[in-house]
Amino acid sequence: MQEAKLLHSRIIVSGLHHQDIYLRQIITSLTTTPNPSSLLHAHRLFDHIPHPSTYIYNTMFRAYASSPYPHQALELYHHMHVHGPLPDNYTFPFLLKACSSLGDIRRGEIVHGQAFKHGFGYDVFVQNSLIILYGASCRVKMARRVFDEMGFRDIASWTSLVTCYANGRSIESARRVFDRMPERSVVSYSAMIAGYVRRSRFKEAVVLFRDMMVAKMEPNDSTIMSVLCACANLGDTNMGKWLHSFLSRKTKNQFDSRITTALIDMYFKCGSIKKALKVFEGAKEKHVGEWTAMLSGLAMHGLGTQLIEAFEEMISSGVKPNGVTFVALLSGCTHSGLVNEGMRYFDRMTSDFGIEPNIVHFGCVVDLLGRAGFIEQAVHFIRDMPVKANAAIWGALLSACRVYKNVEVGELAASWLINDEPWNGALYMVLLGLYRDAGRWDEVERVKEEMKKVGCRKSPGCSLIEVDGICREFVVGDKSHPLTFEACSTLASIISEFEN
DNA sequence: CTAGGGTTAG
Repeated sequence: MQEAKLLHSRIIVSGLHHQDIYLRQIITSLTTTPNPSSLLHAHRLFDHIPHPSTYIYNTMFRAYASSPYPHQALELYHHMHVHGPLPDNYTFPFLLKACSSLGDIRRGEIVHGQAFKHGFGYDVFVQNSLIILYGASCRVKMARRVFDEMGFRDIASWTSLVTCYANGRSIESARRVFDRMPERSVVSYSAMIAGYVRRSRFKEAVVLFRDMMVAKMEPNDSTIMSVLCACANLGDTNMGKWLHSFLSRKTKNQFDSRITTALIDMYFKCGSIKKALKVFEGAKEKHVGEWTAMLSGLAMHGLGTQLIEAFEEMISSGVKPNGVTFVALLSGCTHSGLVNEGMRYFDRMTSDFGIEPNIVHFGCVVDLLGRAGFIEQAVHFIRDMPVKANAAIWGALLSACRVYKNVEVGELAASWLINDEPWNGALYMVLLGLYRDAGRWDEVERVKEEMKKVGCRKSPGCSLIEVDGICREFVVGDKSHPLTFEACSTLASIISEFEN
């Protein structure tokens, strides 16, 4: 910022001669730092320029398009349209990107019309941006039409189409497009892998990543982040460790903040608490993301006391928590039975940290109270919430009712849930269990018939584990493994040890 | 100076 101010004064001193050179530097430096205040500063500078060049306009468009205020890009274009220089081929991709982030197809089409008027309607970059625009608003057919009508397509055109399908209904269609690509870049692979991860198709993501390595493509941070997420969900420690050492080889243990976050999460989800802690300790800077991954990891391992200690350490080190941090903190308190602590943190969330709780936080509190058996308090809490309860909240309440055999409240929660999500098979199973445990056999039959009538089924629960480098997948009631009997008897003895 | 990919929660 100091440097920017210095440059600003040099512009004033040197007159308008070199305005473009200096302004390009200053505005670029201000707009590439992801900071809303520097963007504001850049705009203030921009306002002082008597006749900004198209280039300078474009720099502002680019900055706004990928900022939290894409609308500003369109406002500024309006100003350019009235007072400014003519737009060039760089202008419209930025503006279309702004429309994509807004999800505003109508304005995007107006911008496209403008592009035509200035002779850039058939520009590849413009058309690629159009594909992304339609894709971002789930208009896959329109995106396809633009793609089909293009006279010339580059890798980005194909990749954009892959992204459209991957975000849309069919990941298989995305893969078909991907397979038909004349050539693929790292980004093409990353887009497809990210698509698999978003649809929870983690195995396919890892398989494609292996293909990518065979094709001698160098993965970048974005690729690795997606694959780390897949490893975390698969419990694929081997691949996770391999990615970790790959990163170390490349950057000597100084990772990008988001990579560090993803690594911590991966190790926790794969059960390596020690390695997760080591990555965390080794991070040169600990932002809110690293801390939150740390806290949620401690939460998922039931380490409530350490979680609270870590949270307090985070606060005293001057890092500000965000909404996600509190989800980790609250859910950690829930799983360690720390009801009072959890409730106190929920109160402090607004009073001490100025974070407005959202529906997810309310859900955490319902879960916190419910799992501890405070069903009535949970009901009161739901009634007093400033927002309408959603399926997650009724689900948490229903589960608690099943555990504590509260049929009355359970029925209430279930009726709301059935209203919201009639296709949700899991909810019928919980309700069924509630009636069964309460010995209400006539009701059990009624629920079963209701399930048949609605035609919903609960897909059997499944999980997987990696042992000695071999990944095993199993479903509820699975007896196919030769050591099933031994495993069950060992488990039974562990459980009886807990109970005694 | 343009387009394409991305983490932490339940």
